Amino acid sequence: MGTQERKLREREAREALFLDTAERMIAENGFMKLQMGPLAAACDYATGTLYQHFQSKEDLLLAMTSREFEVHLDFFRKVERWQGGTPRERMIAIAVAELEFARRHPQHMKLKHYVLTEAVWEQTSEARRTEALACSGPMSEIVNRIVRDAVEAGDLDTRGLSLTATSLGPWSLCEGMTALGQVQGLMEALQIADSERLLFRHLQTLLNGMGWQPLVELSDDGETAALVSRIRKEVFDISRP
Amino acid sequence: MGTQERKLREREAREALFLDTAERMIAENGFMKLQMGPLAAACDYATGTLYQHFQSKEDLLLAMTSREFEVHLDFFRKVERWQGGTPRERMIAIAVAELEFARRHPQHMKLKHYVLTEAVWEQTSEARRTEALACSGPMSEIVNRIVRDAVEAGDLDTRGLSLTATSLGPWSLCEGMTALGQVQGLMEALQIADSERLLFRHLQTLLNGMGWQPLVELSDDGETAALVSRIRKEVFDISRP
DNA sequence: CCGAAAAATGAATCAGGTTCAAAATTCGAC
DNA sequence: GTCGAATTTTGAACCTGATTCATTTTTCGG
Repeated sequence: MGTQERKLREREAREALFLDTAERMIAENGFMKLQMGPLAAACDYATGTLYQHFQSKEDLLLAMTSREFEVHLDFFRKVERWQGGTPRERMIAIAVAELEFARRHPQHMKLKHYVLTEAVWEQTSEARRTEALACSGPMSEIVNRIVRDAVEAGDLDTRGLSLTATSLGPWSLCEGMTALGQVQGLMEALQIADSERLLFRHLQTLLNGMGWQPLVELSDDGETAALVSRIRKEVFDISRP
Repeated sequence: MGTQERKLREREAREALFLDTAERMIAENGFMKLQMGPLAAACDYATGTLYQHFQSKEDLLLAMTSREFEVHLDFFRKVERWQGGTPRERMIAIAVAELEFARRHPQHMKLKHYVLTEAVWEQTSEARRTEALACSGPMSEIVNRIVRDAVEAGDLDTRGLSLTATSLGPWSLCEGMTALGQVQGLMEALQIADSERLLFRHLQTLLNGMGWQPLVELSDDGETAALVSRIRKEVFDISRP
């Protein structure tokens, strides 16, 4: 019986239509302006139909972030494909990937930040939450492989920590710095001019602290800056100042 | 003319009443359940009066977080008063203060997280935003003094970074880890059992990377765990496992 | 082709933040 | 004391926008 399958396919296609359209509307007006009625109308469906797919508006927003994750993951995969550096350099490249993703998809960073708020999170369906959390798996696998490569190359000793626990350090640092950077006006108030450069500096510091070889001389930001710009060019095909 | 002053005083008293009451209502039902009408009613004022103080609900929420900051700051001051450790240990104590604050005021951590969302932030008044950002000043001064003490004691060389830029590393790490920890289910998904212990581990790693003396042996979490529990007892008057 | 079951519809409902015209109060002047 | 302009308070009405659900339409096996 192909009927069931067809229905399922149609349902998925429609869900994709909703999400594609929402994507476009968000790109135009920001996610705060997204409205359920107009979204449904823009897809030539009734509002109620939208609610056959998404338990609530928050649920839809979470679905959006889970979906964007594929794009985000691609940034990580580019790092994985890149073989032009040491494991340590590839770890730095992961951070560059984060920044690059944030630069190219600012709306999505904001949306993600918003959705991870408990207030929003708890308005979503169990199923979507599970789906969203599952995203962390492939991401951390890529990072874990980098850590493992370093260990196998003898560059790093995790000293009892699992691969994931090890990579959670750099991840948190990156996450925290970008979160603080998102707060409008905070860096200015702290008189921090270049938070991006500072992130890499602290990242290198952390990796040094782990004893991740080859150690980097911290007094000289230039070396790291050069590395970052090399990564931008070789991995993300961009030349920026 | 004392009339003006009295009015001003009464106005401030009323604002405090609103915030106190909101505080209580949030403690009871969480901030998502807070409603403007019922809040005004609970204070025996009309809804409109509430709007003489707060531009919007988001503005009120931001005011709440700015206010709680005094409590938060007190946690930092306790660390400052504590003279039972090296500068490095006091830096760790700052992280303990963060965790302790989060443990005792979970609603406020969630509220803060929510308010710092761009979507919410932009609904607030310029004045409140300025006030909120001003909070970061006294906090970072306390941390800066710890860093400076370390430098003066010859324990640390910031290698060209300002005090604030230096402390932004540990701060980001702490912020990032707690932010990730807030996401329900993420740590479970990553099979991280004890994210708190991990935070301290990475923090020590970062400080080691900075060359902050005396260096700590990372293989042995026990030493750090003992320190943390000593800080909890001496600074925050708690004994926990 | 029938009728039961499933799906779609969109107007009505509901929630709750915000406004604003009317009522009440304050305050200085006489 | 009291008058009236200015200020403040009031709270019902308004408005936006998410969500629901009674009704209509479509689907599909027999």
